[in-house]
Amino acid sequence: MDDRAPRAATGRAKRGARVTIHDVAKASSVSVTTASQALSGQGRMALATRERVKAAAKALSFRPNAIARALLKQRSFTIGLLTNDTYGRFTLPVMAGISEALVDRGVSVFLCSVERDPVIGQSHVDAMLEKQVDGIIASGKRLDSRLPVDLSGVDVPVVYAYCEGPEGSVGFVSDDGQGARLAVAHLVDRGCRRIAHVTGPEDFAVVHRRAEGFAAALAAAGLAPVRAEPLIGDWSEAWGFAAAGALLEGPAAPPDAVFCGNDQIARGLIDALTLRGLRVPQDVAVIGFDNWEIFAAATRPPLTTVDMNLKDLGRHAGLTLLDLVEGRPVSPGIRKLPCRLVVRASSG
Amino acid sequence: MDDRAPRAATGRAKRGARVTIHDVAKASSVSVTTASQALSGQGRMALATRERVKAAAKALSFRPNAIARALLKQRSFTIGLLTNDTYGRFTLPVMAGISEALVDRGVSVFLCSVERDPVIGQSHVDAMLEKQVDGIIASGKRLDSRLPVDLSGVDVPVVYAYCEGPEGSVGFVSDDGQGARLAVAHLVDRGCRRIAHVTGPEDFAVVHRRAEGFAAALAAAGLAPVRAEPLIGDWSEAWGFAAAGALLEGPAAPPDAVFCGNDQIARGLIDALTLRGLRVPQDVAVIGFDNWEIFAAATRPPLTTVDMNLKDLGRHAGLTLLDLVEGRPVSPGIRKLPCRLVVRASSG
DNA sequence: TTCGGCTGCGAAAACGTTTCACCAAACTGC
DNA sequence: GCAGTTTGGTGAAACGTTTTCGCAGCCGAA
Repeated sequence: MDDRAPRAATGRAKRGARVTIHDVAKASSVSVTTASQALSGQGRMALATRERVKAAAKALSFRPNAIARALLKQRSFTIGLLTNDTYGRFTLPVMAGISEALVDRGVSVFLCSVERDPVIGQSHVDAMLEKQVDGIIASGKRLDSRLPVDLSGVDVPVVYAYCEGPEGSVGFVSDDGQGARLAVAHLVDRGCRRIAHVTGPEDFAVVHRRAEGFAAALAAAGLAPVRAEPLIGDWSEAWGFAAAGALLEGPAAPPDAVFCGNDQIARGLIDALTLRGLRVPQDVAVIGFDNWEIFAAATRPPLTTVDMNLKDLGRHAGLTLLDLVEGRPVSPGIRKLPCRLVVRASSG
Repeated sequence: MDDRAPRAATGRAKRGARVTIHDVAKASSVSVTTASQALSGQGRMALATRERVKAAAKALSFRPNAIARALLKQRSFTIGLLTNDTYGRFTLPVMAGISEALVDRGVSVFLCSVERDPVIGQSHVDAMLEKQVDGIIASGKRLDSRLPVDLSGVDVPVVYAYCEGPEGSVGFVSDDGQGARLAVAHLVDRGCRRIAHVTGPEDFAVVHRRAEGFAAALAAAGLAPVRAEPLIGDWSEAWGFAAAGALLEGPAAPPDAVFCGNDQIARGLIDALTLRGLRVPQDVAVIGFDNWEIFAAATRPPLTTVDMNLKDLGRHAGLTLLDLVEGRPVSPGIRKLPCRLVVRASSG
């Protein structure tokens, strides 16, 4: 069929005169009831009739009005994604996962950035609720912080993704402990025996989770950490750079591997090691955390790192929200999703 | 008023029984007409009546159903944002600007990532149109590439933001030439006379725009470039690092300033200069492009760089789309929005 | 007293879809 | 030939708003 025919048909009246199911019904000489059923596969009718309606719909390039359907069905096939992660480091993969999981079920996503402002946040939530979202996903940049909005009173389902929710809520987080164990096990496999841990600020929950996983994996391998405590700093390259000095300059023997709390720290550490004439990974193997490609792939050598599978996390959050929306039973609680190790050259 | 009263009222029936304007009308013993007009400030009625209705609405925590309104008014107060910038480097600031400009006008934004796949893209566009978006903003990661979807046939207004649109469309891009001139003028002001330009691949339009701006600003200052042509490479730190060698090892005198095509190149260049014992900015001043905070603030010294004001660009795109939606005249064409220079330590 | 204008409010239509209830005709078995 | 069933289809209500129109009742003026 000529692709331009429908165009012409659409433009039959003044701009903005959308083609409705009434037009389709008229064009195929049936009632709107029959037209609706023909297109949705419901109802009983002669096959010929159904085909005729479908052909007419196609010829008119009929697009069902989701707004009208939503009004009737009390279901908008729309969800809201709230985030305080302005920079998008964590939210975007989550968003991509949600979108990917829901697009073929006809669900669209409102994205709202709430920053730190409860007033802005509340106005976004109000707008979502007025637009009759079927559910809300709250997503953050820290596992252990809450969004500046109160979602306890809303009458649609809420799922939390990579952020903290209230007691009894449904949430998804990465299993940072497992990620850390993965990293350490990999280093041990590679023959490393003196492994250090350089990480971020103590007030981040992930710092403790990763440190616990680090300690557990060492213990499981029968090894003692090269330092009694992880080296605590901030999440920056500068700290990684400085930490190298602290690790090498003590009286103790230097480590043969370092597990870093994030990729930036690993980057700084590798720079410092290289500057001191140490080879990565031959002298010291290094593993990061986050798999932030722009860093992990740009370090020299490319960085082995733990990927939190945030896209997967988003997918799970989306599908679970759909379960809640459609009334399927979902038990409350926080689900930890496994991380995966991305092996590159920095670990040998 | 006790905050819990409305809650109880809302929950008067089974879960999900939303409170409608009929409930408000009944509670204040008026017709729905009067209730609607009382709340919207329209119509004529006794002040007492209006106040009574408003009080009832508040007590019931009435939230007007935007879906119903949209169906009637043929206006959903919803727009779609299409992007192929999976990583979010450019889209997120644009998105933030759009959202910021439109939230207080009651407009919400559907975000759709179309990657490179025309099929996915088309399905997202279809979903948006079915949901009756008032307009679409197409946004990309390159000024000179198009989204993998054809928006020429859609019957809602389209605005392009940081991506290329078809002839006669409305678009917003950053004025990279002006940004480059800003950078060079700043260097000249600081006393630099031998200025080089290290930039990205030639098939990017921005490479040429920035190079033109660079050349124009040098000419305006009566200077010749330290190299006849910009140094072309890729957008990586590694290239910046390598470019330092190329700049310093020629027979010509070394530059006293380098204007880089992006922040990553600048980062690599600074690292290489430092390694060679040159001081930034005393020996060589360096300016980047993009103001990607994670890089610009982490270089040592912190990087002076050109910010494309993408948030502003988003704001303009959003407001212009609103103009189109509401029928105000908008002349077609590409509007260039000015960049701004963010001065940090790397330029003196 | 009648007429016009103003005030305060309500009835009903409209937006586009889905679905329940129903109906006429044709067909079936006996 | 007739009761019962199947086939193929339609009418109308419903979702929650907004808006146009109209209708009483009242007031002031002629």
